Amino acid sequence: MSSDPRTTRDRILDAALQLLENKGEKPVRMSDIAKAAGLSRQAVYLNFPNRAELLIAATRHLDAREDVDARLAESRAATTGEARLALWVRAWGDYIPVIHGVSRALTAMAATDPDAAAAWGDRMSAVHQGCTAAVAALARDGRLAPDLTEKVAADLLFAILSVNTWEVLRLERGWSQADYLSEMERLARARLLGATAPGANT
Amino acid sequence: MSSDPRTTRDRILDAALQLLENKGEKPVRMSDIAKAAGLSRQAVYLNFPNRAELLIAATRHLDAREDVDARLAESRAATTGEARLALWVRAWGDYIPVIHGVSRALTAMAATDPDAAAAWGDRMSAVHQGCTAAVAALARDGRLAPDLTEKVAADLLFAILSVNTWEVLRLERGWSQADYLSEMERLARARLLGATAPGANT
DNA sequence: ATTTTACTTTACACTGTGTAAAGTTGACGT
DNA sequence: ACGTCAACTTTACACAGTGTAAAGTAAAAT
Repeated sequence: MSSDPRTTRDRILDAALQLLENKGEKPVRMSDIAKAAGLSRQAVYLNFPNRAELLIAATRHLDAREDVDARLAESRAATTGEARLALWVRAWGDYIPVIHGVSRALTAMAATDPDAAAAWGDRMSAVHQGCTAAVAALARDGRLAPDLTEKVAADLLFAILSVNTWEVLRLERGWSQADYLSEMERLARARLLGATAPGANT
Repeated sequence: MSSDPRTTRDRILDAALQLLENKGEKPVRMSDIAKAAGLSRQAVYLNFPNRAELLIAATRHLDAREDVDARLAESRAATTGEARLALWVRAWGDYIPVIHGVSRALTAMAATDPDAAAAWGDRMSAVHQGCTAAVAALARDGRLAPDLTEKVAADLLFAILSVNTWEVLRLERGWSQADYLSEMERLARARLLGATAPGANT
């Protein structure tokens, strides 16, 4: 009992994440989380004011555990815009399966709970920034398709890389993660990259 | 009162659709629908066994009212694969705003109700068939990108044309419908079309 | 005139969230 | 050893929303 070094709060969050990740087709209830954490339902409410805040905390907990910042920052190391785009697509694309469970719960919650909506909005805003940065790197190299503004290109990349697109291709259409990644990269390149001009790069 | 030629069932469905369409951020309850239809909540349950069936019926009602089949069949008139792709993207892309409200309610319901999930799955299956047909027309013209199978191309097109992508670009990112349509067409063309070969078309 | 149809009204069971309050238990300080 | 404090448990209940049940009503159909 006392051999578990985690705080009660962390045990609750870990339990919640495990339930959300584990093929959980059925909605995860507060009592399910409590049971999985080996606590009474009330004990969960002693640690989190409500379900929305628990899910939000779970997302942050997961982000910390998986070091999302480090993962997403990887693409910044790229020297060319093209390489940066590829790394960005793969970094985020490989993180989607990790957050998929909590993402579903949080977006479902967002329909009724403004806090949940705001929390998910923050997440997505960070991803959009990553898209904007990748597009900016392309533009800096003069490799952005000439018929695209950076704004439109970033929005398109963001839409392509939505969790929903991952769900559709990976879960409904049965694609492998490897296929998903390479096809997303090809799709992004096909639309975002301009033709390689002979005398480009000023 | 008796001046309304619609059946009670239709009045309920119309009321439900209006509530779902009307910027309804808040979830639409059975009692809301009853009130909007000018009926008691019980009367709604006399016409539909449960909320899921009502939403499913509302979707079909809307499809009939808007003649979705005719809209989506329009693209079949195209002579070239390229034209067919363009018409298909626009036909479905212009239908998304129409079904958006009911779509949100139905997909939210799908998380807990298998019938709702199946009904939405049917819808999407029809859309996927449209994508498959458009891709097949491209392939017939020898215009499909050589690094794509018809299956992968159809899945990609289907993913691009998801309701979620429309929501992201149109509602979150603030795109106009015209921008959405033209950019989706450009995106699809950029990835799906092969280079125009001089001596193509056998 | 009575039956049927299409309702209304009232009431209640059920699920899941969230609140409230009293009771238990072990660790910790004095 | 004693009290107290924190971290729980247990029990109970309010509330919303769905769905069920049953009795009542009023107009239309037969």
